[in-house]
Amino acid sequence: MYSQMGDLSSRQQKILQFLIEFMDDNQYPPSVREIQDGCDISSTSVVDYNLRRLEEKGYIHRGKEISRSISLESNQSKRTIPVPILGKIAAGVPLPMPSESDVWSSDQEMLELTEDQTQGKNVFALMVEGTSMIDALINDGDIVVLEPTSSCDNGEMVAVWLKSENETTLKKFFHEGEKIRLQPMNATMSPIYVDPANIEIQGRVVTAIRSM
Amino acid sequence: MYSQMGDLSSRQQKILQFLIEFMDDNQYPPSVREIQDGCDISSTSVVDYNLRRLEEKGYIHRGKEISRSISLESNQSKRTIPVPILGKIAAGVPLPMPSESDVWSSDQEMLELTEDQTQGKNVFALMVEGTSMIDALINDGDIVVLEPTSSCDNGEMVAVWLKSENETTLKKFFHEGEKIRLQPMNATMSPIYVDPANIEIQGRVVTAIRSM
DNA sequence: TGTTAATTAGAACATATGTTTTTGATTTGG
DNA sequence: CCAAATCAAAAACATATGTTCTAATTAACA
Repeated sequence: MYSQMGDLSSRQQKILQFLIEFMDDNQYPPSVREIQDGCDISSTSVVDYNLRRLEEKGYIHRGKEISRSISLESNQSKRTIPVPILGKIAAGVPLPMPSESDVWSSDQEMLELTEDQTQGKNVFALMVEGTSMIDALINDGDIVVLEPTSSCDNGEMVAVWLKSENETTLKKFFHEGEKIRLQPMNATMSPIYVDPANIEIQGRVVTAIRSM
Repeated sequence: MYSQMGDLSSRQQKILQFLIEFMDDNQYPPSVREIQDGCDISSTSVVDYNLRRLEEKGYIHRGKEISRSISLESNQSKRTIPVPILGKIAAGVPLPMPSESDVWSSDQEMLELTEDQTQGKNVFALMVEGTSMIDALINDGDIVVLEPTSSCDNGEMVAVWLKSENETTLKKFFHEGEKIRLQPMNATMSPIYVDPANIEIQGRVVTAIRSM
């Protein structure tokens, strides 16, 4: 139990429980009479009475004269955004650029992210294969979330396609005179310097996630 | 726009837009007449007609004879769990164990995570300060999500309190005979061997998140 | 152009649903 | 033990709300 709920009668707890389950199953709140049935209560007035108590105590919110307008006060869960895992990223393999069809193929593996994590961008995700990104503190099995782009500013973490080496890597980007410096995340590693013509920026890294 | 919506009339688009906004503001779906007002439609029957079309085309779902039972088919956004960021983790500083009061102090910094990321556990989060976790592929500013525990199995990634060194670190845990091997995430780094009496497990790492 | 399908409009209907009232039981505090 | 507050029950009320019917209007199309 999250809160002590010592201030709720058993009937009120049962109603609260029912509310959570109902709104989880259906995508809309229950009516008074559905609560009545679901909690084996003999009268709608009893439901109304206990809903008022629940509202007084701050557990729910109700709209006056509006059907199915109960909302859980605690359950302000933010919206999540489905993010497609378009494929794998590994040294020697170029990033597949996301296409509309890819994004909406139904059997796409999906990741649910909050807006905090996508930063409102139209992102896609890649699973990292192998340990070649270790200098970017990205390990095998990690997931990187990218915003599609072909250009970027200094200091941004980007997925860079190194044409001559024929590999994609994650680095911090710095334009320095005629050259571009690609700096690993890991401060103990050395940067590499490349010719602008030799690289292609594939996406800006927005978030990296490692699940254990 | 995510999908082309070429199969939707402008009125249907407007209704869909209204549905999304309404359910974002309020925590419950709108009634037919609220859609009517919100979209400047002259008759409820027109609303009903277009809702049927929207349901045919798979954009929404409706319950028969049930008020406010519209749900967005695409918007199967999963529930998110508020996770408290209890503090910072850095070498030389022990982890503050989460207490009930901490978890529910209202001005707590919060992180919204999906159930995928919390794995259904009762977790808390810490912000990493400094680069001392670099061998665990954890950098300054990263966020680690931990499940409180005082014991763990072999191979699990845990936050370990090294009493003699007076520091907390993230390592993979292996019980080997009389000693305990703490293996960094980074394969290029060497493990350290410690006495079981010298350590205290503070939490199991569930997820690590790096925002750019 | 004419014919059909799609959409809009207005009104009325049936009922789902929040609310109130009254009465009685149960619990609580002194 | 009594009085007051709390809670439950049943019925009735008012209206919010989904639905239907018919007709008009517009769009699609051949």
